[in-house]
Amino acid sequence: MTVYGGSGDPKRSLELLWGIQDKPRRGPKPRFTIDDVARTAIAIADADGLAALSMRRVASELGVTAMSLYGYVPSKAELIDVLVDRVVGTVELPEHDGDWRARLERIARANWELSLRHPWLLQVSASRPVLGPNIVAKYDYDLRAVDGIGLSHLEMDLVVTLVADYVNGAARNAVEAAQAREQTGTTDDQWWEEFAPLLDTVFDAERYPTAAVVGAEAGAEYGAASDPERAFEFGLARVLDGLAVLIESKRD
Amino acid sequence: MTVYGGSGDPKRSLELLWGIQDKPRRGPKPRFTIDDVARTAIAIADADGLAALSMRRVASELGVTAMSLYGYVPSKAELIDVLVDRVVGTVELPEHDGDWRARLERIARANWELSLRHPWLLQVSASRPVLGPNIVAKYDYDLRAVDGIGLSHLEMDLVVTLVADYVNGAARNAVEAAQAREQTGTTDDQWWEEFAPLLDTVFDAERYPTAAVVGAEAGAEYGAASDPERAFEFGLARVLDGLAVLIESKRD
DNA sequence: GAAAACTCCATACGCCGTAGAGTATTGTCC
DNA sequence: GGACAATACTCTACGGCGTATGGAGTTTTC
Repeated sequence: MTVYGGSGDPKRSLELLWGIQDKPRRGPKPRFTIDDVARTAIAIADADGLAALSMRRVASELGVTAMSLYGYVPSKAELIDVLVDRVVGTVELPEHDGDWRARLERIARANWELSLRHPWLLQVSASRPVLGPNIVAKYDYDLRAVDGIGLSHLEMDLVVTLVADYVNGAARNAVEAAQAREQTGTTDDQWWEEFAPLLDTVFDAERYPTAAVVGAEAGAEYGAASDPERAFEFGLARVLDGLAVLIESKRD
Repeated sequence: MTVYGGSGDPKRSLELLWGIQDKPRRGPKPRFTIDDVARTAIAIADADGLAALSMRRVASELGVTAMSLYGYVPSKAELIDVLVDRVVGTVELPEHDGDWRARLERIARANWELSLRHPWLLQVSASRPVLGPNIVAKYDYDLRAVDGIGLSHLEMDLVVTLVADYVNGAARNAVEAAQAREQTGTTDDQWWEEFAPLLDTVFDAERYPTAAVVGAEAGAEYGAASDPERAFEFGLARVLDGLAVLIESKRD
């Protein structure tokens, strides 16, 4: 239930992310690498959510006290910055082929799956973009998907942003639905069955006839209050249709 | 930096949200109403962020101890459920006029502004939809914007979801940019000036030529790393274009 | 008036991020 | 090889968090 946002000192984060090291070191050898710390932290967040990701927890899984982590990372915020870049780095970036639409669709699906694989990702709010190596690589890759099809550089940026924004918005619903299923241990059907009569006692179908009929029909069709994956498929097709309007108008 | 998600016991939340009261009460009169508590909590979250919203803080602003809040609300999670419904209730729902596109555009802009007015809203993850009276009213209102234009009930739901999802995704960026400005006290220009040389030392423009040129051009044009409002305008137009393709195909 | 129901408070527990000081280990220089 | 400085890690502690528990005081019902 409790969740975090990243964004520590950007300068320090940058150094961490790009692995800038200072001088030969004099004291005892560090017991781990930053990678070890990051890997452990990601495993915790994946398994038990961002709320479970505490310095003490990471440290204890590494067999060490909480304070010793502060030799690797200036604070928890920078650690989270590192985590984000690391998981973004797990997205495969195969050579582009197909037309722009196929490319953007593949990117959208990859983003979608990334968010589902790391449900905590969308809960990290990066107040300023943390430009880690993997995020930069992905930005470049995404841009190249729409290069050379008549868009200005600015439009390329806007297009890539649009796709990413939509996927993030849609993925939130999927992530939350999945988490609800896990946390409460009830399936969508069970929850709906338990909840519906309660809602009936309170919801005035005559006052909101449209919501009543659409909600009921959607609920029956989805077998739940919503079907995030179906919504994603529908929305993605519309977004790409909308981009097609723009891109085809440039073709002339 | 620390942030919360809502979703307590749905049954209890529902009762709270719809103001179901039990029996005449026997003991001393409560000092406040749930509205008082909610209003105070919203003020705190608006002013200082969701991280600053603690039971102790709300209580102390009401001149009371933290534990006394638990007479009004079973836990913090349910309180947040209430807050969400309350702020959704501040969105104006004027009689629909214009065509579907004008209606959806107005809805999108209203959602956008709601998120900017209450920057914590997008950080609350509603694991299951919390169907408060205001959320239901808005769902009905949004659906009516696309009623009678040839869409099936399911499609109406999907369309409304698409618009909401996109706006949420885009608004996140705007909210985070605004928060970064506040928290760090630096303008976008200042931050960019300070950050750019650092990034140059690390970023290999030859390896990522597309990102380099597009990023530079966009940065110059925006006067910042991004321009969330411009991105929103661009994306919204595309989304509506995409919906037009669908809707016009139904007209026949 | 007695008893029940209720509001609110005081205390406490186990978490959290992290500041500060101390200890042990390692590399560098004479 | 020995002294010294830098480093990795530990221990302790502080002020925060959500909230369980139990008790004090107030109001309504019988």
